[in-house]
Amino acid sequence: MGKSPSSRAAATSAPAAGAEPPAPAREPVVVPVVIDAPQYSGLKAALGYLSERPLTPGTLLRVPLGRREVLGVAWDTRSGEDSAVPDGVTLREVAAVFDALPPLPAAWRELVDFAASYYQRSPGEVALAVLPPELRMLSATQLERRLTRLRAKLLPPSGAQGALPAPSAEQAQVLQALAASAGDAPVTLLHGSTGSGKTEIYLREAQRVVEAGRQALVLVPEINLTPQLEERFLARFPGRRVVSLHSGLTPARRLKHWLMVLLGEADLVLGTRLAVFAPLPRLGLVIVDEEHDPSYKQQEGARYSARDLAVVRGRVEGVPVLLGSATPSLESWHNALPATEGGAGRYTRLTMAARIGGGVLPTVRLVDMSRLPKEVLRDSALSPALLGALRERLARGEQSLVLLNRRGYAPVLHCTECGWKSACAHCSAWRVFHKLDRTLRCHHCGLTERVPRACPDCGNADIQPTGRGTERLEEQLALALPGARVGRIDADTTRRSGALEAELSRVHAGEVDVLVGTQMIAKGHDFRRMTLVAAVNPDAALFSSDFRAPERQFSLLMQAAGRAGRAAEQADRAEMWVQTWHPQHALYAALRTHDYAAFAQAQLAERRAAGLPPYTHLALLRADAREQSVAQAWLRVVSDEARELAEQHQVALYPPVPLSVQRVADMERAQLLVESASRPALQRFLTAWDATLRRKRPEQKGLLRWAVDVDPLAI
DNA sequence: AGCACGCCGACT
DNA sequence: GTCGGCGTGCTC
Repeated sequence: MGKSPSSRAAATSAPAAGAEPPAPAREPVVVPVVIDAPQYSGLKAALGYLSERPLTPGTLLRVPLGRREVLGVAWDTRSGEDSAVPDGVTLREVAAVFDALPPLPAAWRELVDFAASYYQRSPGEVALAVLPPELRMLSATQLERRLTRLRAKLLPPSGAQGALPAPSAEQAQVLQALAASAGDAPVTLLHGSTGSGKTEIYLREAQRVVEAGRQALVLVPEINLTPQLEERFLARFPGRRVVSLHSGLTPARRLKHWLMVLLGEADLVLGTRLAVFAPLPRLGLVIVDEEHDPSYKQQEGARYSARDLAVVRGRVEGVPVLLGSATPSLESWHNALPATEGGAGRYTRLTMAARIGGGVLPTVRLVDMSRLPKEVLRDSALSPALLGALRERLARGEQSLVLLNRRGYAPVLHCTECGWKSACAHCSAWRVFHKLDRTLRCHHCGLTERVPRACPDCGNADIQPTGRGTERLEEQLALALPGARVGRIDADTTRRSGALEAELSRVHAGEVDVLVGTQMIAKGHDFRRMTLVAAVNPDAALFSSDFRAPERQFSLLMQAAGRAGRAAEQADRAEMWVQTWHPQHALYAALRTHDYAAFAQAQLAERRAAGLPPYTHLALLRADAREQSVAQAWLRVVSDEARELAEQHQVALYPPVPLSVQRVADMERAQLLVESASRPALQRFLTAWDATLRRKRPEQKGLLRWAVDVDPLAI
């Protein structure tokens, strides 16, 4: 801290003039406070406030900021840091202290500090983003009332322990290995194929930790998946408190759950990515289920990866971290490969290959679409062979699942006369034709209009759909399979709350013969009577410019394959059908043998050759503006300015380019890739560059915003 | 981000 | 004559 602020402060915070006996001289202390100030506001470090008494770091409080009063957290004072108050700033007093609440733990603050520094944001922005929003709305007394009510209503958990299923031989081995290494707080990658019983491992590990008086944190990629898992944990831990934490909770509920976590009343915390910041005071284990899932990467604000932060958190708190997946991310796989196999050897790898109950994975059948006569493909997305296989299932009373990762009826409409296409007025994208409500909808900005009767450009009445989405597939299946009950699950049919559950229960009750859907049905659901899964058009990922597309597609197809033949008596009939124009592609070869390791090896070789993660480390500088040229010009200026700095740090800066969807909601988007062979070097560079970025006013007006994305999912 | 202050068009 | 558009600037 620079000069003593107390003398300056005394002048402004003195009691009203005329108060007779001057109050006994108390020396107020300066408390560093972090608040929700976005990075480009210029307020990156903690702000100083005056307090009558010292405040423990981690204490929640309210402070005045300009004309308003905001929620803040008392932060740690670190020596040598640039925390001096600028000249001419008069310190103000802390407005209220949330004394009733325990301070946020030191490990939590350390995690927030790490995340802020790694992802190039202010600690305040990260801290406030991961606190329950409801906290901002409450005064100290209101919060106190909530706490009192919460404590009064806390019932002792009750219930009897159900019978423990006996672990399989493989599970027993994994459990033994985990128990043996637990003391070293290792990171373990549990590579278990679908149906191999990873959840049982999670339950057992959590049990070990909870019985030792500690808490377990379990992360899942999607809100949809929490209820199922929560049920399993509740059933297994009848005497313990299981608490969920995700953005789908009502504000009051989310606050309540978070408070239970902070008070140490929750034994098990289940949640989505934001739960990686759950302030557990007695953390003993972190589990990340489906660790490869892209949902773990936050795409707004502080763009953190909850999976990566889970690993950091394990290190900070000295507790084991368990990453589970049937198709691990290549990053985790590389980290878990021993150095002798070209990996980083950082994680322990444990494998479970067998399906519980003796089921086998379905036979994979590739349909070579290039061999089909053109006229077959003209009116249907489905090959005769696949239709035949679907009819067989129908005849036997078994169910089928048909995957198409594109909702709506057709991705675009076009005029047969003048070539008009259904472009969005605000985005560089086509509007999708939704036949059910006769609309054209932009899936980027939401613009929705009635389908025009005739071509808006030339008046021609013949406007045709091009390509197919799930709606059209559903229609074609109903035509091709008379008498079949065809159902559909995608983001459109499940918009209403409860709609997903309703449709799923129809499937489970056997009221649906053929289920059409997007990727959302490939995950987690246990369909007992499903003996066929088909991917109608999975080739796009093979040639995508997104370097992670093959990895995502392989994972999706493996997960989808896992939906078939879950009941052992049908397992031998279970098939995964893939329609493809490239049946010889390595991705499908690996899929055929259910060989993730082979797929990963091939992908890693490609990544190494192309200089992509995990062999290099990436960051993006993104800029949005009204004009593409403005966004790019700003990127070029800050890039030119950093040339020397980049050279110094052995970092490569690439030229600015527009995003693949260049314009969204009238916002032109551009980005610039930063690449380095060394993660620390990239970090040092970004930190040094940050000051320039925040100082640099755009030369032309109209730059709307910018952001750094460290370890971006796509480039 | 909020929330001010600060100058130019259509209305109670 | 005011209400209000969002451009620029600041917040310990």
